[in-house]
Amino acid sequence: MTTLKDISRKLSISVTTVSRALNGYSDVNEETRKRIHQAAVELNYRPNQFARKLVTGRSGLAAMVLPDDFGITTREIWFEILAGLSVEFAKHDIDFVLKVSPTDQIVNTYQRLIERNAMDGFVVIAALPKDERVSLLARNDVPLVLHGRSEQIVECPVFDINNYELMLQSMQHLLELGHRRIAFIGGPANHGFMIDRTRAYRAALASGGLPFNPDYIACGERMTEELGMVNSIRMCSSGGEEPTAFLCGNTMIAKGIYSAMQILGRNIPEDVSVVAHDDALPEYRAVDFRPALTVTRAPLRDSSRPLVDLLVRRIRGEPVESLTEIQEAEFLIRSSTSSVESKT
Amino acid sequence: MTTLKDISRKLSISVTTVSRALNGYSDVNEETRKRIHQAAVELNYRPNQFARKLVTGRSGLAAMVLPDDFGITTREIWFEILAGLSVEFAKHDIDFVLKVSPTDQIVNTYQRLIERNAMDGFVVIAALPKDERVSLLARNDVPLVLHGRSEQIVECPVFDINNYELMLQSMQHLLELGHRRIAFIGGPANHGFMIDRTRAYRAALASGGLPFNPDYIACGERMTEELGMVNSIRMCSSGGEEPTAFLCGNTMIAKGIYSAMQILGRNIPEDVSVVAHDDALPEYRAVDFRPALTVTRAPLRDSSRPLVDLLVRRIRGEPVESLTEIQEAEFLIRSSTSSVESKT
DNA sequence: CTATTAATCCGAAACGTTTCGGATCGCCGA
DNA sequence: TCGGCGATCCGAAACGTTTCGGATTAATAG
Repeated sequence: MTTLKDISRKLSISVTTVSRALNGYSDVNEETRKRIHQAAVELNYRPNQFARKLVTGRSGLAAMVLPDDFGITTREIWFEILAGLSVEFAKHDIDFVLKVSPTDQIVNTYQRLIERNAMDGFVVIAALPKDERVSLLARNDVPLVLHGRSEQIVECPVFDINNYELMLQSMQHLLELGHRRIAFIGGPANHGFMIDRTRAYRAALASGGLPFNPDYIACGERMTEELGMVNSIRMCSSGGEEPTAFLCGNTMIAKGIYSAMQILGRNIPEDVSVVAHDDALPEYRAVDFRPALTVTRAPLRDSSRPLVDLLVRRIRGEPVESLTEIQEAEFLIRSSTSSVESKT
Repeated sequence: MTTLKDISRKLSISVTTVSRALNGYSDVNEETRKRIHQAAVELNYRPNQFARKLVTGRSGLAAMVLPDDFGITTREIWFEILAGLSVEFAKHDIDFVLKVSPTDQIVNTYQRLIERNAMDGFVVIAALPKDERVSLLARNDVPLVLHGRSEQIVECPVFDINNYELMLQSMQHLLELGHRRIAFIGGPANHGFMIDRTRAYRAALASGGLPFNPDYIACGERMTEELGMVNSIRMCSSGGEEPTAFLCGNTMIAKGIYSAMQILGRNIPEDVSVVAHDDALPEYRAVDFRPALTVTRAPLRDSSRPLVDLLVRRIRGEPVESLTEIQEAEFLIRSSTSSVESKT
């Protein structure tokens, strides 16, 4: 392994100058800088991350810790997130370490990682309004970036999609089509995104002059096909007034509803309309649904870059106030929604 | 952050002795060792990984790099592997870093990682008989552990399940039930495990006095439901003699066959028997198939521990010859196989 | 009584980098 | 002539750990 000293020796230049040249300091002559760079590539020099860490305090490592029961979502989704983060961190020369921990040990795992002081930063997904992980990290002053806004007062960079707005859009679409009984099958009630969406749901109902019917809303810890299936069947067999439209927290739920409607012998969109939010997972392509699914679309893959960028900037010391990014979803009307009058 | 020096100061003992006490050397008095340990927990001491790495050359980091197109399998499976590895490495105080790389850049990614010299070792999944990744790592003398035997002559620890044996078992079962036309829908032909299984398949046929019919074997890059569906339908509609039994490389393929048979109006096991190999993914529980699926079972989760153990021992310098582990699969006869005479 | 040995302990160097606090030199303006 | 300044460079210390090569003491053997 070649070190600074090797370059220094070869060029008869001090280690200090070599270091400063390679790190782009201004107090080294352009001429010598060139020679140093050249020697560096010739000798195939790579800085030793650990020596560097020892003195700078930076490790070139960022981590994410996730529960071994996969929390709110599925393996595919986690993998999608992980893969995205890994490639984005790589662009910043940061290695991405993955920690899987028993769900009830998550906070301990964070605690140990913090004490060891080996990570430059963390990314935290699906923050709760009061999130112990976040407060622990913030308290210890270790950089983190949050996916999903959180209402607690904590200073950290945040990336999120505009959940309120996208829900409003879907609702407006359905209301314009004349729907009056709109059900919402979402995710875990205590999560930030679900709170935002529920708020928008109720606001839209109110603005349409419609009552809020608690029977029309279903939450669930895991946003799976099963959740969509079970709840849509329940809502459609309650004997009372059945919903004419379903709003889904994601496309998996929508898939469940499609199956349920088939079982019940209802047609989409003639009998019921379906709208979903689409994270754009390759496994559940909304455009391949039959009929093609109307969605608000915000690819999960697209969140990796802002997430990583924000964290890196935080690590570099940029003020937190400037580190918030909210992404708008795309609204794509396809064939799963139709006007309520067109009912046969 | 508390350091060795802090403990040293507090106890008026040299840094050397503190270090040696904590690392379990024999030349420190049992009495002082106790005092040191106690002080260490009192001060909440955690060794600085980077300082350690600087002098020992160990980093406490292990990595896996995987292709961004997921190679032979699906996200769920990758995630299952990743999660397992992460928790097992954690037990050895090793952080697990995940690298996702464009498929055509995999070797470059390894090259960079090797040059940077920041990883203690790598785990390599699904080795090919001649695997560039493996030879690159081996050539540079960086520890790795292989999942899946490889025929190239390379000295590295290997973990695998006994693919030859499990295939033999399945075949024997079907032969005993009187099946004579047995199809095999497997995975990518060039992979080690597939080579072993094909070898066993042919050996079993031969031992049963049956000819090898190339129409009865199907390979595919990705072992998905689709692969099972498409190929079983093809085999059952070729007009000629149709197979009376299917052997599947995994349970997803079996699922595809179940769907196909339903479409074709065949019953399992009356019309066709199905046996699969079961990696025991929570999403595809063989026992929940209708009818319950007969399998050779070897949970993927169970491979993490041996994999990590082997790598750690390799890193510690144990001789490679001792570092091979072959796991036998369990054979579970359920309801998807029946004697060929029972055909209606 | 002396030489040997075992049991404990420790000083100092080393790992590869960054950074603080100058040092050197030539040139300019007063 | 001299002080000062800008442009370049560098020595040495520091980061926290491990480890080499002894040093010290007391017990044991001869």
